[in-house]
Amino acid sequence: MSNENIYYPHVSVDCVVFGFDGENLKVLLIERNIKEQNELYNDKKLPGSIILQDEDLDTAASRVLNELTGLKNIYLSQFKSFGNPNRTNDPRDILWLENTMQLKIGRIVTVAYVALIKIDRKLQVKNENTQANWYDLNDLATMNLAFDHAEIIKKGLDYVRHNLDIEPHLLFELLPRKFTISQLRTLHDKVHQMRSDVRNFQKKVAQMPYVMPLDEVEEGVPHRAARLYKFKKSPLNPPKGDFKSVVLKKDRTI
Amino acid sequence: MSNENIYYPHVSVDCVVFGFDGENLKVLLIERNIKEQNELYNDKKLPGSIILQDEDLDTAASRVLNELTGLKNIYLSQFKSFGNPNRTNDPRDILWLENTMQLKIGRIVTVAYVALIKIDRKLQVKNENTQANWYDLNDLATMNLAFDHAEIIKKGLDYVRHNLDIEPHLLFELLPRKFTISQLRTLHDKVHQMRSDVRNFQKKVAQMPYVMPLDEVEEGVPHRAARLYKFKKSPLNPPKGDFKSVVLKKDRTI
DNA sequence: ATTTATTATTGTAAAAAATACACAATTCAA
DNA sequence: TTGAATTGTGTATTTTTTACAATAATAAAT
Repeated sequence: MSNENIYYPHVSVDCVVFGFDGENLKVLLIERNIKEQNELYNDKKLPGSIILQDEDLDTAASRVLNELTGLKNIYLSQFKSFGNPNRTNDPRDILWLENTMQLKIGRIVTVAYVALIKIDRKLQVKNENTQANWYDLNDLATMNLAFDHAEIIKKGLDYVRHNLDIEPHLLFELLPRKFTISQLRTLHDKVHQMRSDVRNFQKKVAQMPYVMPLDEVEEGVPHRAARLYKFKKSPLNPPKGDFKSVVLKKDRTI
Repeated sequence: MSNENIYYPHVSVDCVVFGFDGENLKVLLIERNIKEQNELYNDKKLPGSIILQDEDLDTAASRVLNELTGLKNIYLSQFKSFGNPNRTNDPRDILWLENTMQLKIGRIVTVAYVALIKIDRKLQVKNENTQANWYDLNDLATMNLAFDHAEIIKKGLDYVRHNLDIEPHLLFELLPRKFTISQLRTLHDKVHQMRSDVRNFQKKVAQMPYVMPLDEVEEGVPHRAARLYKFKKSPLNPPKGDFKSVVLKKDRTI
């Protein structure tokens, strides 16, 4: 193993942030503007950047997300790293990297994180390179995404889906503080790509100790108003355990 | 974001390879010998190394594992990256890196992979730095492991446990080609840290279309010989789907 | 040849969870 | 007051999970 073969890649973090508008799943993307032969070209990228010298990966992800969107205290989960040597080969991406980072970069290995947040959280715009917007997941196919960010988003969604089987309470990060069971059901069905039965879903919610009915109903709807619920995480009985034990409940005879 | 803050870490891959000896789970570790003030110091490390310039992460993991153990065609799953800036701070680790890599290294971000293999696979020893041995997971606490490799192994085991709920057939990678239900049960219980009921476990196995009974029994045991079974992956009905659909079976009304 | 020791193998009943299925209640707006 | 839209509710059936113990097979020991 000789020294000559060793290469110094850059390491970045990228954040796939999902939101839910009551209808569809959305992902948070940064507008990217590239001047190309006097034409202004716009595409989108995930919030992400190169890590700093003395920075842990998790710390870098939080910092970068905050720098680009103003978001703070976001629960980020690392889900996969992407290191295809060709992922930074697109001329537009190279151009953008040189302009933004003042950097000639041969290769970037990125560590991807995922987060679920309420879609009405305030997003700061600090400069022209930090304009973040929500985009419908269904529209991604028709959009131009930087690097391999389309693949990263897809993998991020897979990860969320997979992990909700174990930590279903993550779903509530996507809903407003007060929500109706319809909203919860729509979201649940969207994420799991299914159509659940209304009555059975109600039953399931009733069994969740961490979903509490409120003495309030929604307002301003042109029909019967639905009761509002809130999500309550109990410090003693973290919801995490509830489903996990169900999933794992196999022949358990001590 | 100025150029000065940007740092050039190295990127490595590490492989957590699990085996099963019929009794306990084992992990494959490389013997590491360090000369320290004329004393020879021995500890263990995961098979891993720095990635090459034009190499994908998955490719690097396969290459490194092969270079260090001779193993080929191993199904490796990336599970997590580790980038704590302090993970390469131990003087012994620094010394070893300088000796082995002829390299002064400030920081290494490592991408960790996990694999399950049959414990009787031949391991090549190419030189003094590629002596690999199986170590019982229960003994790790008392051993000296390089870098943050103890943590990586722990996270790797968590990943395996978690993923077996979705791809239970991975378990069979750990068993000999012909195995008894007892062996399968012992392994299952060890991985899931539980004690299953014999009869219910038999029932469960009977329902697995990919576990086929053979017209053979084990030999050389001082008691009634158990029937042998083999694992059969069907190309049309990949076992992957079997459990997944069960786990996900929620109110499904089209 | 009989006994002893050890492990393999098998079924059933009870409980829990998942599923399928339809109509009445509430509210707003016309 | 009627219609349109959406909320909210119960029960029977099926499937899955769980709990539980006696007999069969074999080798070794007497």
